[in-house]
Amino acid sequence: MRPRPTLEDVADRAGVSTATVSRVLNEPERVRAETRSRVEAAVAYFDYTPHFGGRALALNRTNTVGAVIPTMENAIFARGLQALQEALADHGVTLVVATSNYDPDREADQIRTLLGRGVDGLVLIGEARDPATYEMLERRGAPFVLVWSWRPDCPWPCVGFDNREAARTMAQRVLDLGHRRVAMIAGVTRGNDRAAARVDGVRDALRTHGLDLDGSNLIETSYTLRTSEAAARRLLTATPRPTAIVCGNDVIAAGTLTAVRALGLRAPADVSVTGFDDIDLAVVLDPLLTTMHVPHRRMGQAAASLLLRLRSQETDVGNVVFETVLVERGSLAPPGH
Amino acid sequence: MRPRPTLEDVADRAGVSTATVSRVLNEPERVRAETRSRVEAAVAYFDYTPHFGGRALALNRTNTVGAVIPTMENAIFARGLQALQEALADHGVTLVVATSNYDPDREADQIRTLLGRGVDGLVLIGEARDPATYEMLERRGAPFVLVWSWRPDCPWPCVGFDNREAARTMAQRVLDLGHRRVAMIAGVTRGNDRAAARVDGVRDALRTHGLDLDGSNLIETSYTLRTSEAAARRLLTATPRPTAIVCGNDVIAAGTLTAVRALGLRAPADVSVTGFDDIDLAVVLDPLLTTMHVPHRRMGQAAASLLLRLRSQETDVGNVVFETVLVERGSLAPPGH
DNA sequence: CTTTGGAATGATACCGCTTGCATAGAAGAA
DNA sequence: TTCTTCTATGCAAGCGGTATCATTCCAAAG
Repeated sequence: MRPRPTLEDVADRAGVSTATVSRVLNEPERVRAETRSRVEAAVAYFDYTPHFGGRALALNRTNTVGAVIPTMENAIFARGLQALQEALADHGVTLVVATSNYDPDREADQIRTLLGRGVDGLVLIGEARDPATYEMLERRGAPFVLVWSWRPDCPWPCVGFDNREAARTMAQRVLDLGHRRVAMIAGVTRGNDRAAARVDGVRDALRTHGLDLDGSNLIETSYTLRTSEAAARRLLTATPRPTAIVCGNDVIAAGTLTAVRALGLRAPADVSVTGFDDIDLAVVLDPLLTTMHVPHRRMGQAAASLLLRLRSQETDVGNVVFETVLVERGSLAPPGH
Repeated sequence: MRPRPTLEDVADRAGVSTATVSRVLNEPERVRAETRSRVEAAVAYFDYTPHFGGRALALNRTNTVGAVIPTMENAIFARGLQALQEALADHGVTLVVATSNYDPDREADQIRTLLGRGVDGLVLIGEARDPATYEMLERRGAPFVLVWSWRPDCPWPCVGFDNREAARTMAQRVLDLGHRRVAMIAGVTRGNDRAAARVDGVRDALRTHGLDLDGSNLIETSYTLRTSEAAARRLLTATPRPTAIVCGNDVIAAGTLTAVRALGLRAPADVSVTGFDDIDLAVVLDPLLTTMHVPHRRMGQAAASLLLRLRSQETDVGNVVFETVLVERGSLAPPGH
C-alpha cells in the first residue's frame, strides 16, 4: 500500500509548486487553463484528495457541523436529521451526529466532544440545558441553533414551533368535542422543554373549563411502547375512567392504543386517544391516529440554512417558526361514540 | 472573543514546554506528578481542548469512523447506528453518518467524501456495489466492514445474517401452514443484495413445492407505506387472490395491512401477511405482525468491535454471523382461518 | 568524589495545506 | 526601446499538534 499522495506529489508530477495545485483545487479561475489541466491530470493520476487534517489546520475550519440529539431511534429526529444532512451536504458540509439519550450531562459531554472535534457549528435539540453549557458555547464562539422548540423571546437562534400552543390546540379540540374526563401521558419533562411545554399547553386548555392535570390524570413516561402501554393501563383501570387520553407523542399514543386493546376496550368508542408529531406510525395504527402534524423535514432544512448563515459570520439570523396542523383521523371522537 | 488557546499558551502558563503538555494529555504517567498538576491547572484555566486539525495532521488519524447508510428514516438503520455510535463513543471514536438514499452512485460519492474527511474506517451496508468502489477502498487502505448482510464466502469483513436463509425459513413456515397461493412484495433489488437475497430465499422455499415467483406474484417496491400499499392492492385485487403475502420488510408489511383493511378484507382470515426485521412497528399493527427478528443493535455493536480491531492494524478479523428468529404473532395463520 | 544510569523535560523537525508576498514574464503605454 | 501594469506562479511562513532525540538532573554505585 503506497502512502497517501500529498499535494507535493501532485505538484511534482505536474511540474508546478504546491501553491499552484492548491489554487487549482480552491480557486481554479486564478490559474491559467493550460497549467490547470496539467494539474488536473496529475490529480486524477494519483486520485488525490486533500488531507483533511492539513486543511483543517491551515483554514481553521472543518466544514463539519455537529448535531446532538436524544436518540436516533425516534423517527422524528431521524427524519429531521436526514433533511438536515442532505441540506448541509449540498453545501459541502458534513454532519456528525452524537446522541445523549435524554441525559443532560451526557449531552454536555457530547457537545464538548464535538467542539473538540472542531465542528464549525452545532445543532441542538430544545432549549433546556445548564447555563454552564451555554456559557461554554459562547466562550468557544461556536455558532449553534436550537431546533424542535420555539417560544416567544427565545434568546438563541432557533427553529421550531410553539409546543405549548400546539398542545393547547389539541386539548382544546378534545374539550370542544365534549370530553371532560381528560388525562395526559406526557414524555419525561426533566431536561426536556418540549415535553414540559406540551403539558403546559394541555393545562392551559383544561383551565378554561376549570379542569387541571394532577397526580391522578397526568403520567410522565419515557418514549417507548412498553412504558407508555403500562402508563395507559394505569389510567384506564382507574375509576372513573378518562374518556380521552392526550399523549405527548405518537409513540406514546401507539402504546396507549395497545393498552386499550389489551384491556378489551375500543378506541374511540370507550376512550379517545391523540398523538403528537404525525410520524408514519400514525397511519398504520387502528384506529388511525388523530395527531398534531409537525414539519420535521422542513425544520431540518431551516436549521441547515440558519447554521450556514451563522457560519459565514452572519449574526442575528433570527428564528424560524413553523405552524403545526391538527390532523383529525379516527382515534378522537366525542365521548361515548 | 479571545482566540482559541493553544498548546503553547498552556505550556507558557505552566512554565513547561509544549512537549510536556502534550505528554500530560496523552501519556500522563510519563510526567512527574508535581509538573502534571501544574499543567492540568493551566489546562483547566484556559479550558483547553486540543485542536482537531493539528492533531489529525500530526497523528495522521482522526478517531472518526464513517457510516454510509441508505436512509436514517428506516428504523433498522437508526437502531443499528445508535448502537454503533454508542460502542464507538466508548472508545473515543466519533461517528460520521452519510446517506445514499439507496442510490449506488450517491453511495460511492459519499464514501469518497468520507475518506476525504479522513475517517479511519467505514461501515457500509450490504455487499452489492461497483468493483471500482472496492478498488478505491483498497487503494486508500481504508479499513471497512460490511453490515446487514452475510453470505458464505463473503470476501470482506462483514457482520450480518444470512438474508436468503432467513427468508427461506419464513416462506417455508408459510408453506407448512398450507398456503399455496403465495405472493411476495420485495424491496427494490437493484443495488440491494439484502432485498435480492430475500427474494431468492422465498424462491428457494417455493421451489420445493413446485411453485415460483414471477411477474404475477412478485412486486418490487420502495420501502415506504404509500408504495407498498399500492403494491398490495394490486396483488389483492388479482384473481385468484393470494392467501399469503410475504413482505420484504416490516414497513412493507404495514403498508400491506393497510391495503388489506382498505379493501374490506381481514388478516389473517382472508390473507396472511409476514414482515421482516421485527422493528417496533410490528407490535402496534393489527393484527400483530409475524416477522423475522433481526438483532440490529447487536449487529451495530459487532460492527464497532470489528472496526476497532481493524483500525489497530489487525488484519483478517473474520466475520460475525447472527441468527435470526421467526417471531410468530397474529398476522400469519393457515389459509381460511 | 567521580561515574553511571535512568527519569523528566526541552528543543525542534516534521505532518499537509493555505496564503501573503515576491518574482518573472508578457502585454501595453509612452 | 524602455517603463509600467498585470497576470501567473513560486517561495516560505505558519496553522497546532506529536515524537524523536538531546539534555539536564538526581541518586546510587564504584
